[in-house]
Formats: sequence, structure tokens, C-alpha cells
Amino acid sequence: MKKNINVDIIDVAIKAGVSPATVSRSFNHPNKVLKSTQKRIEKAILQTGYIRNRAAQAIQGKRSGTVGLIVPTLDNAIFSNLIQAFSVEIRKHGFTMLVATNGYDLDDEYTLLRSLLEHRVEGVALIGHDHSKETYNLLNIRNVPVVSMWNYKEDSLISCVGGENKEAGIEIAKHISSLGHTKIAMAFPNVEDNDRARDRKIGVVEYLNSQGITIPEYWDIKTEYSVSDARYCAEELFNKYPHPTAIIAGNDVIAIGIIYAAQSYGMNVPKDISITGIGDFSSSESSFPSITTIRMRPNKVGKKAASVLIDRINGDREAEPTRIKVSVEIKSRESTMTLKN
Amino acid sequence: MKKNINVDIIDVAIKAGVSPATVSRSFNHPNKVLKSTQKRIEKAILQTGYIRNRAAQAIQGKRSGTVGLIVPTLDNAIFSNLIQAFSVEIRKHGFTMLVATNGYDLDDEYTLLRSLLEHRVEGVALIGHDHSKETYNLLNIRNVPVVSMWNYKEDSLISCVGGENKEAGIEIAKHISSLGHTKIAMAFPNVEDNDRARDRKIGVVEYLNSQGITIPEYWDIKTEYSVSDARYCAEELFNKYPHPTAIIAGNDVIAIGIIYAAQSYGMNVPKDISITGIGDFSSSESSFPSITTIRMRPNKVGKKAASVLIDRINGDREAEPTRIKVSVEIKSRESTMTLKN
DNA sequence: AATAGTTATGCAAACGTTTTCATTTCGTAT
DNA sequence: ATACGAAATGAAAACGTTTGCATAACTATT
Repeated sequence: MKKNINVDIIDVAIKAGVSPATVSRSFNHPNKVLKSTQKRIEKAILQTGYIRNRAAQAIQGKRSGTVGLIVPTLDNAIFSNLIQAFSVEIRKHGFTMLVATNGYDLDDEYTLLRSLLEHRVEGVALIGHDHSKETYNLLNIRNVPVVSMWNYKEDSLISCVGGENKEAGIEIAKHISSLGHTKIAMAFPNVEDNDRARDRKIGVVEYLNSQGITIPEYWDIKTEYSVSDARYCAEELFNKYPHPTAIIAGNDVIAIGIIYAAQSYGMNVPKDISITGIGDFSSSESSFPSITTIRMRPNKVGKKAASVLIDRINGDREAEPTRIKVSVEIKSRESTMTLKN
Repeated sequence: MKKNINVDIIDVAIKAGVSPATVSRSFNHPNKVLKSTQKRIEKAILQTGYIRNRAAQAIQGKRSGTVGLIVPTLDNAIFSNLIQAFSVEIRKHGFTMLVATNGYDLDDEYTLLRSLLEHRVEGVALIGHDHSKETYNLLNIRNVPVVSMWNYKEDSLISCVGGENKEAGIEIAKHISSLGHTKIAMAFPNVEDNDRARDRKIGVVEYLNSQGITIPEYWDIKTEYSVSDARYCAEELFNKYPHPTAIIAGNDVIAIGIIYAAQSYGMNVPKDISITGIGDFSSSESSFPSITTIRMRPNKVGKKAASVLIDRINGDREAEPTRIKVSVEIKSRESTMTLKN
């Protein structure tokens, strides 16, 4: 078992017959060092098994080569696409991603942010706009390049990339309403500390109200962000209350749960009941029935957000927040149809 | 805009009227410093807005406070549970997680590993046992604490925590066979560079063969790891070839795609065809029909793997690999039934 | 009251890079 | 051949911590 754990830049330098400074330069400013010496250095690296120490680099107060990402959870499909797209893009620019999950707890988020800053991440990506005062304050004081992903907000305190969730809510409500439905139920997760869900719900409610449609309390389902809980809650509704002709779900995961509930209850979707989601997850197009939903383009959001963040890191830290609205788009599929009677 | 970006341990020390050494000790060996001085230091930290610099800590060759995780992709539900469980557990021990995705590319994986080591992660977690020679070599040479998650292998080169995928394949084949099916199709993703899928498939094939059942080429579906492709491939099969009475899918995602295909083809699952998955994802229990599958316990695997890794980090680096088998368990649900006639 | 042991703190030398400045080397125009 | 500017390299001083060793301040023992 060789112990070349401790080879440092000096060992490499000696092996290559140059100074440590030159080795360092060959990493960071390759154009400033002769091609031939570069070759010798590379050979020396191979021979010694050297791996450079980013910590020692980061200590210079310069690049740490990392960016931080804080997400509520990795536990479901909701953010997977987004994170993957973000991760791939960030990597293209030579960064490594530090990930932390806060379990939807904003105090925890603050702690995580501190922890990421201890590691001297060069920038931070967050989800949504609901963050604690301390979090915003810390970001501001330390002037951390930061981007919020997932939803657009025109007066956001920090840069953001995302769709407008309220618009998504309006669009889906408009669609259902245009199909002639008036007996409409909703199923949303807890909207406290969750601006995405809240804005969607607001959009739905406001639009329906404008059409003279109100949703009674017993059709306002509160569910968790899971297929199983959504199914359970929907079954409750079917068992206890009059049936609506359409149900608007806060996202596709919930929609799937409701569809399962309806099917196992013996209903046909969409003949007996129309059901919609929001989000357009990858499986929504190929489920049976396929789900009418709003496309929020997570890949585009993740990729764009990465660019915005990197621009911030490399660019002007005092500039106004960059805000990019990624358009939402209705995907009309099999799970909805015109109300007949 | 205050610029307290550059407060360092010395500023804190001055403010608190102690030496930098004492401040450092109050972080790393709190029991070695008087309660009263600790209080003063804490106050000074608050006043100055100090955030310690882990890079400077890591440079001492000691703790970096990070562990690395390399996964094929974050893009689907498959690893989400696992990663979440791993992440939470690792965090409990004060570590932050560096995540990188290799897109199932083993060469890329090596590069990512190097990158993680540059950041001086204290340990690394990988998925499965298919890794390049270079990867294994590097891990070995540098003596990196490492754990492989997802599947158990009794002669693995590195520590591992997971279920036995071959066993999973055998169990599901046994189940289908015991229901009387003999006309059985399979749907697996590409098994090259993917030992999880490969072992499952081997288990299925071997068991069926032992029962005198062989699967013709046209019932051996190759699909991607997505609902949509699985649905597409299954529809192909239904259109072109004789129908089997059961289909064994390599995982639940594929199973869902196949169920959708069958349903949209007008078949009833399970009356007309039995379909199984492997993996037991969170939605499999509540889908319609719910899916007969093999439970691989990702939460348990993630949590256990985190413990194993941390033990390695803190403990004996020369010890034999730790190998933990997490039992698999069949979950018989609605998507399968006895072959009748 | 003197001594030994213990505990808390400070001093200063690392840790492995990067970068500024100075020096050397080289090519080219005179 | 000489001088000049540009390009390549080296020397050494940072960067912000941690820690071994030394010292000072207590406590307990006689």
C-alpha cells in the first residue's frame, strides 16, 4: 500500500524540475507556461499521483470551485429534474455542487446556508422565495451570489428563474372552466412556507371566483406531497361528500394519487371526472390516462438558473437581481374532457 | 452594505480578548476551554458576523467536513429515497454532502472522483459495484473511506450496503411462477455497466430456467429507465407478438410504463396480464392497480451506508470491507394474480 | 505554606497553495 | 554584436486555520 497521500505541489515541482509557482500556474494560467514545461509537469503529476488541494486554493480567498444548493427534499420527483439540469450545467463550468436538504424547515435552511458558507461556496441556489429574514440578511451582508429557482417573482429580493405559479394556477383553472365544469374541487399541499403551492392556489381561486365559481370548504382538500396521501384524501372526499366533476391538483404527484383513487372507486377518468395536475413530470405524459397539466420546464429553469448564478459569480456583485421568467404552458391530455350532461 | 466578509478568527479573538488558538479550540475541543470564555467568544462571533473557514481547516490535513456522493443521475425517483436518507444521516454527524452525477458513464465517474478528492472529501459513497479499474485503483491508493450502496456483494472490493439483486430477481420469478404463469416476458434496461439490473435479470432467468421456462427473444424487452420508453416498448410487444400472461419488469418505473400500455390497450391488469416491478418506490403501493414488487428498502440502505462510511472515516482504514446485506421482501399486491383456466 | 498536579490559555510553526515582484531567458530589430 | 521588450520562471510572502509546546493560573495534598 503506497502512501502517496501526501504528495504536494512541491513534490511535483521537484520531480518536474521547476518551482511550485510554475506548477500552480500550469493549473490556473496554463497560457503563462511553456508547452514543454507543461508536459513535464503533467508527467510528474502522473508519476507522483498528485491530486491538487482545493482547500489550499480556497484559502487564498479565491475560487473554491463549489456552489451550494439547498432544496427542501430530494425525496420525490418534484425537484429531481431541476436539480439534475442545474447540476449538469454547473459542472460544465468546472464547479462541484454541495447539496443540503432542509426538509421544508426555514430555520434549518439558515443553518445549512451558514454551513455552505463555511465551505466557502462561491454561490448559492435556493428553491422559491420563502426564506427566513436571517437567510436573506446573511446573503445580503456577505454579498453572496445567489439565485432562486422554480418560480418567477417580479419584485424578488434575489435573482430568480422560474415560471409564474399564479399564472399556472390561472391557466389550469381557465382550462377546466372552459370545458364547462363548475363543480370543481381542489387538492393542494400545505401552502404555508411554500410560495410555489400558495401562488398556484391563489391563481386557481381568483380565476374561478372571477367566473362566479366558489369552492366549498369540503372540496378544498389538504394533502401531503405524496401519491399515497393524495389517494387517501381523495377517497375520503368520494366517500363523504358530493362528487365534483373536476379536481384541480396542486401538482402532478397529487393528481396521480387522485386518479388512482377515482379508478379504484370505479370511476372513469375523464368520463366521470376530470383531473388536472401542475408541473408536467416526466411520467405525466405516458400515464394512463395521461395527465392534463401545466408545463413548468424544470430542465430549462435548472439550466438557466445555473447560468445566472455563474454570471453573478464572475460578474458584477452589486447589480440588480436578474429575473428570468420561464413561460408556462398548458398541456391538454387525456385526463380532462368537456363536461357533458 | 457592511463588508464583514473578511472577518477572521483573529478579529474574533481580539474582540473576545483571547488568542486565536482559544477561539479555534472553542470550535474543535470545546471541553478544553472555560465556559465563561466560550460565552465571550460566542458573543464576539455574533458581533463580528464571523463564519469560520473550513478551507483553512481542511488544509491542516484534518477534517474537511464533507463527504462525496457519486450517483448515475438525480433525474428519476430511483435514487431519490436512497440519497435523501443518506444525506439526512450524514448531516446528523456534521458532514455536508458533495454530490456529482456521472450519467452512467464510468470514465466520467473517475473524473468526478478526482474532483471530489481535490475537495478533500473525507469519504465517498458510490452506487453499485460497476466502476472502472482507475476508480478502484485511486480509491485504493489513497485509501479513501468508501461505501457502495444499493446492492450487496459478498466478495466486493469495497464496503457495501444493499439488497441482493439476484435474490430479488429470483423472488419475483418465484412469485410469478407460483401463480401458474409460464408465458412470461421480461423488460429490463441495458444491463451493461449496471450490475443492479444485471443481477436481477440473471436471478429471473436462472430461476425460470430451473422451472423449465425459457423466455423467447421477442419477449425479452430492452427499455430505458423511464415510464415513457417502457410504455412504448410494451406497446410494441403487444402489437407485434403473441401476448404473455405475465411481464416481469426490472424496476417499478418500467412496470408502471407497462401497466399504462396494457391499460390503454384495453387490457385489465391483473385479469388479462400480471405485471411486476422491483424496488417498491413510494408510489407503487398506491397506484392503480398497486404493484407487486420487491422491496429493496432504500431508506434503510441509505442510512446504514452513511453509518458504515462514517465508521470508516473515524475508524480503522485498513480493516476488511464492511458488507451489510439488507433483506429483500416480496410485496404481493394487485398487479398480479393466479393464472386462470 | 510548599509542592505537585491539573486546567486554561498563548505563542509560533505548520498546512498547501497562489500571486506579486524580481529575475532570467529568449527572440528580434537595429 | 547590442540593446530592448516580451515571455517564462523563481523566491517569498501571504491566506486563515490548528496544534504541540510552554507558561500561567488554579486545586488539592501534605
